[in-house]
Amino acid sequence: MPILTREFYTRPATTVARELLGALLVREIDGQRVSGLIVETEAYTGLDDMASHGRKRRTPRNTVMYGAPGHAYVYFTYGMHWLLNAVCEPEDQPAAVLLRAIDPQEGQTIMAANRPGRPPREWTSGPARLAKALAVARDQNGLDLTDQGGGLWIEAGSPVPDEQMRTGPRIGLGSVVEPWLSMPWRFWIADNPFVSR
DNA sequence: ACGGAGATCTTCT
DNA sequence: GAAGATCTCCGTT
Repeated sequence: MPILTREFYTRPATTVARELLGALLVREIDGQRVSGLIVETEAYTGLDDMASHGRKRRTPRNTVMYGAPGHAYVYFTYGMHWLLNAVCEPEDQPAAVLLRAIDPQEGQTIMAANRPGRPPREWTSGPARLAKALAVARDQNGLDLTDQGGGLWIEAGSPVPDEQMRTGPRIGLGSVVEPWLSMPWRFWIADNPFVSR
Protein backbone atom coordinates (compact mmCIF):
# COMPACT_ATOMS: atom_id res chain seq x y z
CA MET A 1 0.00 0.00 0.00
CA PRO A 2 1.26 3.55 -0.74
CA ILE A 3 2.58 5.67 2.10
CA LEU A 4 0.42 8.65 3.03
CA THR A 5 1.92 11.87 1.67
CA ARG A 6 2.82 15.23 3.15
CA GLU A 7 -0.31 16.64 1.46
CA PHE A 8 -2.47 14.17 3.38
CA TYR A 9 -1.31 15.69 6.67
CA THR A 10 -1.38 19.29 5.48
CA ARG A 11 -5.06 19.66 6.36
CA PRO A 12 -7.16 20.41 9.46
CA ALA A 13 -6.53 17.99 12.34
CA THR A 14 -10.17 16.92 12.46
CA THR A 15 -10.06 15.93 8.77
CA VAL A 16 -6.82 14.02 9.20
CA ALA A 17 -8.13 12.29 12.34
CA ARG A 18 -11.22 11.15 10.44
CA GLU A 19 -9.32 9.92 7.42
CA LEU A 20 -6.61 8.12 9.40
CA LEU A 21 -9.27 5.62 10.46
CA GLY A 22 -8.69 2.49 8.40
CA ALA A 23 -5.09 3.44 7.52
CA LEU A 24 -2.22 1.11 8.42
CA LEU A 25 0.34 2.18 11.02
CA VAL A 26 3.61 0.38 10.26
CA ARG A 27 6.70 -0.01 12.42
CA GLU A 28 9.86 -1.76 11.28
CA ILE A 29 11.60 -3.70 14.05
CA ASP A 30 14.67 -5.82 13.25
CA GLY A 31 13.70 -5.76 9.58
CA GLN A 32 10.21 -7.04 10.29
CA ARG A 33 6.92 -5.26 9.72
CA VAL A 34 4.77 -4.73 12.82
CA SER A 35 1.49 -3.09 11.90
CA GLY A 36 -2.11 -2.40 12.78
CA LEU A 37 -5.18 -0.72 11.31
CA ILE A 38 -5.91 2.61 12.96
CA VAL A 39 -9.30 2.33 14.65
CA GLU A 40 -9.35 5.27 17.09
CA THR A 41 -7.93 8.83 16.89
CA GLU A 42 -8.26 12.22 18.53
CA ALA A 43 -7.71 15.66 16.94
CA TYR A 44 -5.80 18.38 18.76
CA THR A 45 -6.20 21.60 16.82
CA GLY A 46 -4.19 24.81 16.86
CA LEU A 47 -3.31 27.60 19.23
CA ASP A 48 -6.91 28.05 20.37
CA ASP A 49 -7.42 24.45 21.53
CA MET A 50 -7.01 24.65 25.31
CA ALA A 51 -6.73 20.86 25.53
CA SER A 52 -3.70 20.74 23.24
CA HIS A 53 -0.02 20.89 24.11
CA GLY A 54 0.24 23.37 21.25
CA ARG A 55 -1.90 25.99 22.97
CA LYS A 56 -0.34 29.37 23.63
CA ARG A 57 3.20 28.97 22.41
CA ARG A 58 6.13 26.85 21.39
CA THR A 59 8.00 25.04 24.18
CA PRO A 60 10.81 22.46 24.21
CA ARG A 61 8.32 19.61 24.42
CA ASN A 62 5.78 20.67 21.80
CA THR A 63 8.23 22.05 19.24
CA VAL A 64 7.60 19.16 16.84
CA MET A 65 3.92 20.14 16.72
CA TYR A 66 4.97 23.50 15.32
CA GLY A 67 7.07 21.88 12.59
CA ALA A 68 6.22 20.36 9.23
CA PRO A 69 3.16 18.11 8.95
CA GLY A 70 3.61 14.37 8.53
CA HIS A 71 6.05 14.00 11.41
CA ALA A 72 5.70 11.97 14.61
CA TYR A 73 5.13 13.87 17.85
CA VAL A 74 5.95 11.44 20.67
CA TYR A 75 5.79 12.66 24.25
CA PHE A 76 6.10 11.24 27.75
CA THR A 77 3.37 11.58 30.37
CA TYR A 78 2.28 10.36 33.81
CA GLY A 79 5.85 9.41 34.58
CA MET A 80 5.70 6.23 32.52
CA HIS A 81 3.84 6.42 29.22
CA TRP A 82 4.74 7.42 25.66
CA LEU A 83 2.02 8.66 23.30
CA LEU A 84 2.23 8.85 19.50
CA ASN A 85 0.75 11.66 17.39
CA ALA A 86 0.87 12.60 13.72
CA VAL A 87 1.58 16.31 13.19
CA CYS A 88 -0.79 17.97 10.74
CA GLU A 89 -1.88 21.33 9.30
CA PRO A 90 0.63 23.71 7.71
CA GLU A 91 3.94 24.46 9.44
CA ASP A 92 3.77 26.87 12.41
CA GLN A 93 0.24 25.74 13.21
CA PRO A 94 0.58 23.40 16.22
CA ALA A 95 -1.93 20.66 15.45
CA ALA A 96 -1.72 16.88 15.73
CA VAL A 97 -3.73 13.66 15.78
CA LEU A 98 -3.29 11.30 18.72
CA LEU A 99 -3.32 7.63 17.68
CA ARG A 100 -5.38 5.94 20.38
CA ALA A 101 -5.84 2.37 19.16
CA ILE A 102 -4.89 -0.01 16.35
CA ASP A 103 -6.12 -3.45 15.27
CA PRO A 104 -3.02 -5.69 15.01
CA GLN A 105 -2.21 -7.04 11.53
CA GLU A 106 1.44 -7.98 11.00
CA GLY A 107 4.20 -8.83 13.50
CA GLN A 108 1.94 -10.10 16.24
CA THR A 109 4.76 -12.16 17.72
CA ILE A 110 6.73 -8.97 18.35
CA MET A 111 3.70 -7.21 19.83
CA ALA A 112 3.16 -10.11 22.20
CA ALA A 113 6.79 -9.89 23.30
CA ASN A 114 6.42 -6.15 23.94
CA ARG A 115 3.23 -6.70 25.96
CA PRO A 116 4.20 -9.67 28.15
CA GLY A 117 1.41 -11.39 30.02
CA ARG A 118 -1.35 -9.47 28.25
CA PRO A 119 -4.09 -10.94 26.07
CA PRO A 120 -4.15 -9.71 22.44
CA ARG A 121 -7.12 -7.48 23.21
CA GLU A 122 -4.89 -5.39 25.51
CA TRP A 123 -1.88 -5.12 23.21
CA THR A 124 -2.87 -1.96 21.37
CA SER A 125 -6.23 -0.78 22.78
CA GLY A 126 -5.03 2.57 24.14
CA PRO A 127 -2.50 5.25 23.17
CA ALA A 128 0.21 4.18 25.62
CA ARG A 129 -0.45 0.50 24.95
CA LEU A 130 0.05 0.78 21.21
CA ALA A 131 3.24 2.79 21.69
CA LYS A 132 4.58 0.03 23.94
CA ALA A 133 3.53 -2.73 21.53
CA LEU A 134 5.27 -0.99 18.63
CA ALA A 135 8.33 0.07 20.67
CA VAL A 136 7.66 3.76 20.05
CA ALA A 137 9.35 6.14 22.54
CA ARG A 138 11.63 9.17 22.74
CA ASP A 139 13.79 8.08 19.80
CA GLN A 140 10.80 8.26 17.45
CA ASN A 141 9.93 11.87 18.30
CA GLY A 142 10.26 14.00 15.17
CA LEU A 143 10.49 11.10 12.68
CA ASP A 144 9.08 11.70 9.22
CA LEU A 145 6.01 9.50 8.85
CA THR A 146 6.05 9.93 5.07
CA ASP A 147 9.48 8.31 4.79
CA GLN A 148 10.09 4.61 5.32
CA GLY A 149 13.68 5.34 6.36
CA GLY A 150 12.70 6.23 9.92
CA GLY A 151 11.17 2.83 10.57
CA LEU A 152 7.73 4.30 11.31
CA TRP A 153 5.16 5.30 8.70
CA ILE A 154 1.47 5.13 7.77
CA GLU A 155 0.08 3.46 4.64
CA ALA A 156 -3.26 4.10 2.98
CA GLY A 157 -5.99 1.61 3.79
CA SER A 158 -9.54 0.99 2.69
CA PRO A 159 -11.76 4.01 3.44
CA VAL A 160 -14.11 3.62 6.39
CA PRO A 161 -17.77 4.16 5.38
CA ASP A 162 -19.54 6.95 7.26
CA GLU A 163 -22.00 4.50 8.79
CA GLN A 164 -19.12 2.69 10.52
CA MET A 165 -17.59 5.86 11.95
CA ARG A 166 -18.39 7.26 15.37
CA THR A 167 -17.43 10.57 17.01
CA GLY A 168 -17.48 11.84 20.59
CA PRO A 169 -15.65 14.03 23.11
CA ARG A 170 -11.96 13.46 23.71
CA ILE A 171 -10.80 11.35 26.65
CA GLY A 172 -8.66 12.15 29.69
CA LEU A 173 -8.96 15.94 29.62
CA GLY A 174 -8.84 16.62 33.33
CA SER A 175 -9.00 20.34 34.01
CA VAL A 176 -9.91 21.56 30.53
CA VAL A 177 -12.93 23.88 30.34
CA GLU A 178 -15.74 24.19 27.81
CA PRO A 179 -16.16 24.30 24.92
CA TRP A 180 -13.01 22.23 24.32
CA LEU A 181 -14.04 19.58 26.82
CA SER A 182 -16.98 18.42 24.74
CA MET A 183 -15.89 19.09 21.18
CA PRO A 184 -16.53 15.82 19.24
CA TRP A 185 -12.96 15.38 18.19
CA ARG A 186 -12.51 11.71 19.02
CA PHE A 187 -13.09 9.35 16.11
CA TRP A 188 -13.40 5.58 16.10
CA ILE A 189 -14.67 2.61 14.11
CA ALA A 190 -17.94 1.19 15.42
CA ASP A 191 -17.77 -2.15 17.19
CA ASN A 192 -14.03 -2.61 16.76
CA PRO A 193 -12.79 -4.58 19.80
CA PHE A 194 -9.53 -2.60 20.01
CA VAL A 195 -11.15 0.79 20.60
CA SER A 196 -10.23 1.93 24.14
CA ARG A 197 -13.04 2.29 26.67
C1' DA B 1 -17.71 -5.89 36.81
C1' DC B 2 -16.45 -1.60 38.85
C1' DG B 3 -13.94 2.01 41.35
C1' DG B 4 -10.04 4.09 43.53
C1' DA B 5 -5.35 4.98 43.91
C1' DG B 6 -0.41 4.52 42.91
C1' DA B 7 3.28 4.64 39.76
C1' DT B 8 6.92 8.05 38.31
C1' DC B 9 9.07 12.02 35.82
C1' DT B 10 8.87 15.77 32.49
C1' DT B 11 7.22 20.20 31.68
C1' DC B 12 5.81 24.60 32.71
C1' DT B 13 4.37 28.17 36.35
C1' DG C 1 5.55 22.74 43.19
C1' DA C 2 1.63 20.88 40.70
C1' DA C 3 -0.54 18.61 37.04
C1' DG C 4 -0.69 15.46 33.38
C1' DA C 5 -4.01 13.59 25.78
C1' DT C 6 -2.66 6.70 31.03
C1' DC C 7 -2.37 2.07 32.66
C1' DT C 8 -2.41 -1.42 36.06
C1' DC C 9 -3.29 -3.45 40.29
C1' DC C 10 -6.04 -4.43 44.15
C1' DG C 11 -10.08 -3.94 46.75
C1' DT C 12 -15.06 -4.82 47.04
C1' DT C 13 -19.62 -6.35 44.92
